[in-house]
Amino acid sequence: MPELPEIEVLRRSLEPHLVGDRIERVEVRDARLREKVRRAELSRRASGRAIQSVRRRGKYLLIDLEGGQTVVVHLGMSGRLTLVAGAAPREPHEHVAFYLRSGLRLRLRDPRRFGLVVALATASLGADPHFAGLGVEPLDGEFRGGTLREAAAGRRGPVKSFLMDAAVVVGVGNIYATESLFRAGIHPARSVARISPERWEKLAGAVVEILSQAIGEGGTTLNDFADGEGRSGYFQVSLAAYGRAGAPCPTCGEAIRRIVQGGRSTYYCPRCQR
DNA sequence: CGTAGACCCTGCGCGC
DNA sequence: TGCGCGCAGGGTCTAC
Repeated sequence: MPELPEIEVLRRSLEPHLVGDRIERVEVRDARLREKVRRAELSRRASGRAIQSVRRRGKYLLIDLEGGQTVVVHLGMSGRLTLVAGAAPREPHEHVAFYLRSGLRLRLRDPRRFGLVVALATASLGADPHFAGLGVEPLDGEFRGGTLREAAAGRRGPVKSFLMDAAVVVGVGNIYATESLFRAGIHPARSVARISPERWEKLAGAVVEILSQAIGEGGTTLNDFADGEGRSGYFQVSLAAYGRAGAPCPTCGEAIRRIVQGGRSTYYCPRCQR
C-alpha cells in the first residue's frame, strides 16, 4: 500500500489527534508480523506514556513518547493505521491496537502481515538496524542529481531498481519510481552507469515533484489506502504510467508497456523513455 | 562487493 | 458457482 507520500499523509492526519494524547494500554492480538511483535517490551515502553510527536523516516512512522521511547510502525504492503472509537468493533486482521486516554483507539490492520511494530529508545533509533543503512530523505531539500550520481558510482544494474533501493534514497517504491522515471523520460531498464549528470538532475527533480504532488493529493489509493481518519487519496488519477499497460501515453499516445524487473511490474512509454 | 531471485502472507480479479 | 492462477503499494535473506 504505502510509499513515502502515503506515510506522510498518514502522519499529518494522525499528528493533531495523537500529540498530547496518552497511550493507556497496548493490545497485541496477533504478534506474527514481519518481525514478531514483542508484547511485553512494547507494552512496557509505551503504556502510560504521553505522545510528544509523530515523525516519519522513509516509510517508517515514528511515534515519540515521553521518557525517550519511540513506537515504530511500518505498514508493509497491506497495513492500515487508523483512529477509531475505543469501543469500535474489532476488524479482521486488526493485529495491534493502542488504546488512548482520549477514548480513541489507534489500530493496525494488516492482512498480509508484512508490517512491523517495535518500540525503541528514541536516542538509539539511528543505530537500530532498521534505520542505520537508510539513504537520504528525498524531500529534505538536500536531495539533488549529484546525490544519485554519487551513489551510482561503481554500480551497475537498472535505474529503476536503484531508485527503489532504500540505501540510496528512502520512500520511493514501485509506483513512484515508475512515475518519476516517466516524468524524467528515462527508460527503467537503463543502466545506472549510462546516465548523464544532466539526466540525474532531471530524475532527482522528478522524484521531488512526483512525491510532493502525491502528498498534496492525499496519496495514491489503488485498493485501500486511507489516512488515519479513513480518507482516500486521489493521486491515482494522476498516474501517467503505473498500472496503465496498453493504455496511451499521456504525452505521445504510444501504448504504455509493462515489463518485470526484480519481480515487480514496471510500466513505461517506449517512445518517451530512453 | 553488487545483483537477481526466492520468500514472507492474504485477498482479489480473472479466465475457464 | 467454484477453482486455480497471477498479481499486489514492502523488505530481507540467500545464492551467485
